[in-house]
Amino acid sequence: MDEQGENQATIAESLKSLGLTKYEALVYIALVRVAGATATEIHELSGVPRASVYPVLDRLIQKNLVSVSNTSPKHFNPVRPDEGVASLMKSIESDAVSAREGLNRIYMECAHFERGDQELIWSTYGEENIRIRLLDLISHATESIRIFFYWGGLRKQIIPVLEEKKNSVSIEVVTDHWEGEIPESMNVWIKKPPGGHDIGPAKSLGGVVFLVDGSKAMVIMGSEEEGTSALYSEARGFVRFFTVYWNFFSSWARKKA
Amino acid sequence: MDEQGENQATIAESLKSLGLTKYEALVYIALVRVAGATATEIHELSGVPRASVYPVLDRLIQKNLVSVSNTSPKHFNPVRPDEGVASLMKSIESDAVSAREGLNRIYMECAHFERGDQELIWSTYGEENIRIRLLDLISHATESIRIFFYWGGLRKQIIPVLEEKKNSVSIEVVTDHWEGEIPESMNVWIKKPPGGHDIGPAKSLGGVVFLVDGSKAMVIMGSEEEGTSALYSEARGFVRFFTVYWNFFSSWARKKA
DNA sequence: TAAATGTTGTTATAGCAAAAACAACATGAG
DNA sequence: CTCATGTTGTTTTTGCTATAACAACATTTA
Repeated sequence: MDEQGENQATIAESLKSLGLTKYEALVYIALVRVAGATATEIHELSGVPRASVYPVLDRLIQKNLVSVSNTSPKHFNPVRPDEGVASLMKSIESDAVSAREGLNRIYMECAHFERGDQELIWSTYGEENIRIRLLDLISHATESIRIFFYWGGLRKQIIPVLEEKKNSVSIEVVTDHWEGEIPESMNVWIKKPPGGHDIGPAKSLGGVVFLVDGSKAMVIMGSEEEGTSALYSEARGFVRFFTVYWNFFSSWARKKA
Repeated sequence: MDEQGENQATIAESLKSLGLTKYEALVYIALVRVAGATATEIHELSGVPRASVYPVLDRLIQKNLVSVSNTSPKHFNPVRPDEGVASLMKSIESDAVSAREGLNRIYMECAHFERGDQELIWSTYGEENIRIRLLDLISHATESIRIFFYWGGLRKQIIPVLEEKKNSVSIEVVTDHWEGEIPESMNVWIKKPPGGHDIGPAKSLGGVVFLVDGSKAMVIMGSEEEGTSALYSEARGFVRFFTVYWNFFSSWARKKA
């Protein structure tokens, strides 16, 4: 019952993000456990107050997750889980499509007044969020990708994306090590950083700099306390600064290769 | 602004079922309209109280839908809509998967104590819900599908599914008309009901009976007032009743073909 | 310069609606 | 009758919504 309960709570959470309330989730789970239960049994199994079970079941019936018997007392039956989840997902997906279309229409129409936004520097927080933005950035590169990469965190996620782009854009990487074979059409310089020097030990986020198409720069910086954060900009000065940074370390890496 | 507002409300609704609150949706939409806006501009564009804009933006940043500039005042930038929606969907989908897996595990484990559930008759309400259940029912048929079908409502949806099954299970249909060609491996008898008789005019839901594998029956019955509802059962008596019903009409249809 | 004004970001708090929890009553089968 | 069922109505809680007030800072004006 402990592992069960644990598991059950997880499922309930997942169901909640599919649009069910806590009670709806609990009742549905209880019904999956013993199909054909009565309201009272559901109440006992799920811990949901007996009187609340009825309106909750009504909602579940509306959502086509439960059906009722004609007997008295009524018995309730869950739709098979995969069917039920699929049914919920279907309606969410259709909302996703309509949201995406609507938003894209607006996004295209407004066509970005270019109000100097490209002079700003944008922040992103959280490793997961940064990963998404970064992958998006490099997967939209049209000319060149230059990477200065002294951090293990995202290595695995980035390499496959680079592989995809390696024939269409020029790729140059400076890093401390590389697992597997280096693709021919990529220029990779492997160079351990000078120990205990500026860059610091490799385990810390020494530095991660992405320069894309010579016009966009993304820099990842993490501090143990505040978590990882990243800066992104298309601002002239910002890009130039990190281009110089890149040039310096890139020649350093080439020299003593 | 009217059509805009209309559209915007629709998008907001869609975004809400992706897990955003009303304000989160409004703020995000406003940001898509003018990227790089300040908090105050967002407030003006979205109608969200200025003080509420800040916590809402925080949540959106967490969800990786928005990034911030380092300037003062801060400027905010939306993630591109398709990316943002995709990001939301990804997390929902992963929840869907974990819910489905968890529920299926429970569903399989409990293996249906066969506590006489199969003797019960289950109700389903609403045309959409019935359609889903019905398609599921026939798509899981293993031996035979026998259909008595005097109603236009679901015809279009059902025929394609029958097409798929026509080689693996025996299909017999009695209905009042059939659009397109009748597949060879299906037995279809077309027979107009006797006008003004028991069955009533074809426009009403004269009768829809599905018999699957000789052991499951689903009957659709609609009344103008209460909407459409359906009964499903694997109960002996229920199935036998509608098997007799089927036999009668099927021979009637064959006779004067 | 100094006071007045306006803006930004933050905090506190009241309002509100949906859901959760409880209590009371009506019904109906055994 | 009696117990469990089913229904109804009310209260509490919760999370979002909404408003007001405030300090910090920048901008304007005397």
